[in-house]
Amino acid sequence: MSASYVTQSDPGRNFRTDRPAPLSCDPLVEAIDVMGLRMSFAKDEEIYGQGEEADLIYRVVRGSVRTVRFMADGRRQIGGFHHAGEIFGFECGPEHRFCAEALGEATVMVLKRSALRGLTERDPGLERSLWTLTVEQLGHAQDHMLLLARKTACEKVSSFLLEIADLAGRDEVDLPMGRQDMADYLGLTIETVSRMLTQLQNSNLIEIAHSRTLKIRNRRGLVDLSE
Amino acid sequence: MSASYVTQSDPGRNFRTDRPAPLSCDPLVEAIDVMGLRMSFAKDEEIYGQGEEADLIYRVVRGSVRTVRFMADGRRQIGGFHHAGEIFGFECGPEHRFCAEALGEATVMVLKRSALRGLTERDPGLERSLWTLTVEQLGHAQDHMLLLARKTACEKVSSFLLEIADLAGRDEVDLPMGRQDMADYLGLTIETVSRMLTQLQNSNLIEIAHSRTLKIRNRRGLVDLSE
DNA sequence: CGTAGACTTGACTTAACTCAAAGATCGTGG
DNA sequence: CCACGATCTTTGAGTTAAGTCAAGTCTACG
Repeated sequence: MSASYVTQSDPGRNFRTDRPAPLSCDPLVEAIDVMGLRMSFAKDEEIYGQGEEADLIYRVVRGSVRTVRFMADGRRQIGGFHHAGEIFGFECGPEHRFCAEALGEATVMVLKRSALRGLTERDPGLERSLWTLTVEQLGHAQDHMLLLARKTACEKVSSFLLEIADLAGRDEVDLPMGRQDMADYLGLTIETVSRMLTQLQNSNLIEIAHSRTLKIRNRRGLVDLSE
Repeated sequence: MSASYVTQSDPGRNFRTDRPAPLSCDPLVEAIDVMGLRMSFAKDEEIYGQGEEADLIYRVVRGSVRTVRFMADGRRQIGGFHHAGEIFGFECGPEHRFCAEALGEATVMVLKRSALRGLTERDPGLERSLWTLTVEQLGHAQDHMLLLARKTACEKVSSFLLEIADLAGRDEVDLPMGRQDMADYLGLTIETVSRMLTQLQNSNLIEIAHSRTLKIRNRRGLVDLSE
């Protein structure tokens, strides 16, 4: 892991994000980018651990991040993925309930929450930003509960591909995660994920170039399958 | 559905809650109780609908409430239950993603969000309360995702019984919901829920008096089963 | 190249679902 | 207060979607 301080005058700052920041006018994003510490992580490296004190807040600059949770016997669950531009790590109370890991090479900005607390008094919009983010996360969690509880394997995989494609903004997608991560996100096994993908390909709904690169050929059909 | 205004001077106000309000010192609870409209609902009556504008905020005074969501083909998912004292209905953005229904006879206090917005400027603790609530809901949603994605039917039912008992604060529980609601909350069918309950009873972990009344006989054992 | 890890495919198993019917329980009106 | 029907719950028998286990195949990288 490598780190370097970034100041407001850093001339390259605005060019390091892979895609336009969705909330770039947001005071929270501003605060993290200006006051934060820049850190890079290797593939699968831990950004923070389950049970650790949650006194930092993060923003993905490059690459993607997963939040993971384990049960005592090793069963694994992925809470979500965070892509370039997104803020994460503010989920809950005093300590993290998930750990966060880099999906591939990833760079994030890190800011102490205590630093935010000072700003909060001057800028009440900052608190509102944090709340809005939490509400968005909650909305996503609610959608995901429906998926986990009531969708079939085929519907889960279809929904997932659409989610990824919508985020990327196009129908040709480079998956930043492997089959195991997809499976643990969708509550399935790698084998089932793999089978559903080939099934979708055989139905001419998608085309898999390499295992990590695929194209949606029939979005309408995928949407129908995802319910 | 019946409604009546409650003013701060309503002498009976503090005696209508079934259990001590967990957040009674909270400014948000204060605001809802003082400024809110009191409404009563019959069993299964809708409190708000899926897709409706979300401009109200609610607090359960008596009884329990479920939030429900349907897929196009009728598959049903329960997002959560809210019991006496709890605040709900603030989940998301402009419109409700779930509908809320009374589990049995239920009374709730209802307050316009616009009324809160005015107070917010005078009392910044109010915004913080809303955020804290959202964070708590998110935490619950994350636990529930793990349950839905990775737990077995037996673990799901055990976890559920413990959740209910912890809320009630004792090991003798009156379930406010039927088997269908439990099933739709846990991502199972009624038959499976019923089978797991009899299985837990046969293992002497619980005792089912009537289908809605049960006692935890071996909490330790239940905890082990819930992972 | 050759090896390690990731992905796919096939054969078989199983946990949970479906369908069906029998018991409980509840509410209602005679 | 009891009888009746409606609804909810339990139980049984059979089915199935997804899981497990075990080869293979592909890919990337040293």
